[in-house]
Amino acid sequence: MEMHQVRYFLAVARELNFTRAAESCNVAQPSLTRAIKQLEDELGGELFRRERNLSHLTELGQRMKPMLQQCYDSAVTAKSLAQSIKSGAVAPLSIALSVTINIMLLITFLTELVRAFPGLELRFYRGTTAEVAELLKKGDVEVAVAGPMNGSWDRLDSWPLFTEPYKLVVGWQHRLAAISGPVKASELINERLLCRSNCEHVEELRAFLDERGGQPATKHNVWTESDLTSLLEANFGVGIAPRSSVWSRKTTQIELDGLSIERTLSVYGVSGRQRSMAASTLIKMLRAADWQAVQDQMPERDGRDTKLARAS
Amino acid sequence: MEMHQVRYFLAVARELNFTRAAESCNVAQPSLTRAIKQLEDELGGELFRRERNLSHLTELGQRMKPMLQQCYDSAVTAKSLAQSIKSGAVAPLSIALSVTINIMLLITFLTELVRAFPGLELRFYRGTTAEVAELLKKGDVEVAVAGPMNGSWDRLDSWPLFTEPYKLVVGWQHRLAAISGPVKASELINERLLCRSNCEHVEELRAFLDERGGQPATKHNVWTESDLTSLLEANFGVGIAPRSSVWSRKTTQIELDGLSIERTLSVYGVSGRQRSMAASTLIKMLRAADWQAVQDQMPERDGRDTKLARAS
DNA sequence: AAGTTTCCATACCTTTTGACTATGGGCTTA
DNA sequence: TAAGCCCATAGTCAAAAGGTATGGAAACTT
Repeated sequence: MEMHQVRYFLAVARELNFTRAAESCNVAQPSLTRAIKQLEDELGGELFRRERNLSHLTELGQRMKPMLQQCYDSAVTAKSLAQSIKSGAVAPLSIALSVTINIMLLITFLTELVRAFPGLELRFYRGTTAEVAELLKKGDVEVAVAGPMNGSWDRLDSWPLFTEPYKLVVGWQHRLAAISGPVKASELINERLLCRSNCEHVEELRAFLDERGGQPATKHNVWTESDLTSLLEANFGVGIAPRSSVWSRKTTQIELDGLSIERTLSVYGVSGRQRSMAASTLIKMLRAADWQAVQDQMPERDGRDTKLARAS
Repeated sequence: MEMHQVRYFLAVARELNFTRAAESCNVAQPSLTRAIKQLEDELGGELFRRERNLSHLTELGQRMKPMLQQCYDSAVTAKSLAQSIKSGAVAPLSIALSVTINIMLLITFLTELVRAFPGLELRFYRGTTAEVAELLKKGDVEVAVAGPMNGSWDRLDSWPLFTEPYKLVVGWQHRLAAISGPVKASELINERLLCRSNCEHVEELRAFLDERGGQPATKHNVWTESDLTSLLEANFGVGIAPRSSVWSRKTTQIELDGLSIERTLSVYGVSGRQRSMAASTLIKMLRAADWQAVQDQMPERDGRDTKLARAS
């Protein structure tokens, strides 16, 4: 079944006259006649009863009409949709963020971006570092912000943004919150330790604590940043996280004596793949930013994700 | 946009590999490549990002996919539907009945017909004689049963079934119901006369009454047989109708003295148009029937259309 | 590091087929 | 009866779909 056959069929069904249908399709009448014949052969029966001024759809034709109409309509719709996409020219920007990224870090840039590209649609994806890399590879996203991806793929364009240390995070009523200055590893004995389960440095952290004999009572893994924040606010334990990862009025960050683990956040793209204007702009903005100032000025959060919800 | 382009697009979208997609479509890879290129030209943008083992749909491709899938699916559905219609081979039988026909006349034949053609679907149409002729012409129905269509169309195949006289019909409590033997036209003065508004013989009837100075007090027109029955049962007036038209326990038929109007019911088809097996069978059955017996044995009705409802 | 394989594009040829003109037959209308 | 309309057929042409051969570049193997 070919598209022109469908088009001709619908024309004849509308006009109930082969000659006029041919005119309305801008083809010669024999061409249309032959196309209808072929369609009838393929469908295994006559579609029209040819009776001069009384031509009409047969039973088979009547049953076929809705299907073929839908077939033709969706083709037309596809084409006009493509047209509007091209003329609209506001391709949505898909961004992947590692789950360890606090989206608040990006809010100001995203705000500026949507101001620069009115009508721009943002699509956020979250995942582990490996998942983020996969999203980039598969072309599901154009840009990603994540921790280090050590040479996982040579087609990755990566631009480091800033490096930040890991910190202890505790609820504001926690006993360690009262201590001023760095806390020793031994203080963590008998504490419940809360880690991001997909933290890039979880192994280093374990080694660090082992070295100092400071294995805590229990170690819990949580998946999302907001879960971690909630648990800390409820004084459930002591968290270890990158500095930018957890911000909340009800938590405090403390230095762990001797802990020198750091991570570097980068923005990633795929080389050799055409990037949209919006993607290029975002990357430029992120690279040009004064990240020290951004970290310093990060607003504290009243609740979980409220600012994020407002911004998106 | 051609159907094979759509098919190839969907194959590539599924396989994410031009070579394998070509195999799955049973064409050479260059043919498929070229078709995709043409589709991309027509839609005004790339549909795929070709990256060897990382090929994937572009934004445009992702948006096009649902539309094109629907387009292809409806074509496939149409074809398989046509197949099942052909193999099923139980083409529905469309029958037009003049509104003056009591469908109960046909019940026994229709019952036998559906027994002979298991799974046969019947479609009834109702209309005036002119409308019935139109339904036949347009091919909306294969068979019709109606009163005379005097030479309205020379392609009409018509087979007379039986001829019946017009009768007076009154409610069983009506004063005329008590009279035995024919009623004189003069008796109708001061009666409300009820006619089928599309009765074929309404003019003849008017002339008959005029001649005998028996114009009734008022003359009402009703459209449907069931309305007429209801009004008669309620003693609203006196009806004039063909004998087979009104049957009800609560009405009585009386002869009108001197009234010799008759009508002939016929079954109609269209010559030169292929008739389904079911249609031919029905026509044969109707022609072969003993209509005298049918008229005599017509069951009385308890209520309106109950038997009809059961039978359909 | 070199060889092999995979994947898509290009060039060129063959076959198919969609489209056109001309025409004819049958039916309707004037 | 003539004229007109409607659809089918025949024959030709050109476009385009399909095929083979091949090449280049990336990815995978050894």
